[in-house]
Amino acid sequence: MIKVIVVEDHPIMVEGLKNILRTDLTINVIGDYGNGKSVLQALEEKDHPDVILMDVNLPDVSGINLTTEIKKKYEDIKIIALSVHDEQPVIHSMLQNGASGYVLKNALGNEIIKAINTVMDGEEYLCTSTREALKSADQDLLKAIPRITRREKEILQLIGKGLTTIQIAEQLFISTHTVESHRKNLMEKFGVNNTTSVVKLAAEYKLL
Amino acid sequence: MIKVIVVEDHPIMVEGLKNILRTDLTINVIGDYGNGKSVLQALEEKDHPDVILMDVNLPDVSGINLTTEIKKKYEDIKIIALSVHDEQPVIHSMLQNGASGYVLKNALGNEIIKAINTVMDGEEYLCTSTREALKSADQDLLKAIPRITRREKEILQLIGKGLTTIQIAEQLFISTHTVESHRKNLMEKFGVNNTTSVVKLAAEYKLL
DNA sequence: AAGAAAACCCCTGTTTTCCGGGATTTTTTT
DNA sequence: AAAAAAATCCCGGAAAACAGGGGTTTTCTT
Repeated sequence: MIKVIVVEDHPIMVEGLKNILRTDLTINVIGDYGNGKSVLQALEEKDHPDVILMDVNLPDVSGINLTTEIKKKYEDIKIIALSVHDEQPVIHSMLQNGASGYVLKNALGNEIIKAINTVMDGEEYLCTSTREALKSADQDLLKAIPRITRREKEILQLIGKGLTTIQIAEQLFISTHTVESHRKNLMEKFGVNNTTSVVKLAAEYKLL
Repeated sequence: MIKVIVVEDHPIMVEGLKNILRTDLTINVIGDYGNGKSVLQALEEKDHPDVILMDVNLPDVSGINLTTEIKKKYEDIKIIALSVHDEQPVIHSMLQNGASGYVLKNALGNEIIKAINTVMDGEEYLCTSTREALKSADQDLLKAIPRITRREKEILQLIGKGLTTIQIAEQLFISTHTVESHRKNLMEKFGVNNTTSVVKLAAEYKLL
């Protein structure tokens, strides 16, 4: 019996998943949680699952961070990412941080079951569209999502709001030079050469 | 018997919705479609539903445009929007274009049933979080999503890629002045004063 | 306690965008 | 066929962002 827990904040989606998983008698959904905090708590207190089906976009933490954290503490739990995003950096970051599978939400139900069985066999599972997305970008150039600091994020948000460097400096009580440094660092981390692209990418990766 | 069709590109979600709607015996799901084109075709050929449950983000057309089109041809079909977005302009645009209800995807199953019954009674239904989102923005200032032209969209995408005005002009074989005009118009339509904000908003409203 | 990373600060010159006016020609839509 | 909307082009001055160097002080992490 494979014990599975579902981490997903859309009840309707949870309903659908459970329904699909019910058709496979070797799978047993032992719990579902709508945010990162409650899963972490459940893992401490309750029975461990074999597999976690995890939505990448949760209300409290990003699936990427949650995966890292869970894998650090419980390395034998397999994690399958469930996502609407087929951007390479998102996929790549999830896999790098310990996910064993990546399934897009537009996948058919049986893909999920296949994914669970595959990762239980110790292999990696990527759904068809994910594989497509990954192969189009050549191996070595695969970029992960840049890790940005608190401050950078803060500044990114203000830029997104349309504030200028001067306004940001005033609001945060720091010098305009500092703001420009952060701008520079952001551009470098994202590998682009103007803030507009940074904002676009950040929005894409849901960092805003 | 209320005839319902579901327009949603995530099979798992469809599964969940059907499952929930099955619990109400007065509701009958007569079909489901994964994109805009197939619904429009089905409406021409098949039996009309009373209510359409429609995802706002479809692979081919935006839910906003699809709603407009369906309402133009079949004004008595009630449309309930299903969405992950709680941005005011998105909600506002849907309602303005004829949707009778707006339910966020993190809603509980019974909210959907309530929504269907409410719109069948001729009233408008908004889920709790939607109402929250709307009331925080003051009535008169409610902005709809700007309607941008083909060319503007094209330019917006190039800006998002990080190209400068000169590069865009070269690529599209038009003068830099033209590009600047488009830039200006975009900023005006979105009500902001730099292109970065335009890109951010466009990303938010899924116009990119 | 060291070392690394983050956050902070500073400068100058160049490029690009923004703002404020215009105007003409194609397309669509009615 | 007329009217409206979109797309095109033009200018000059002001404001902001970018590029590319430099450096110090906190704050994590090991």
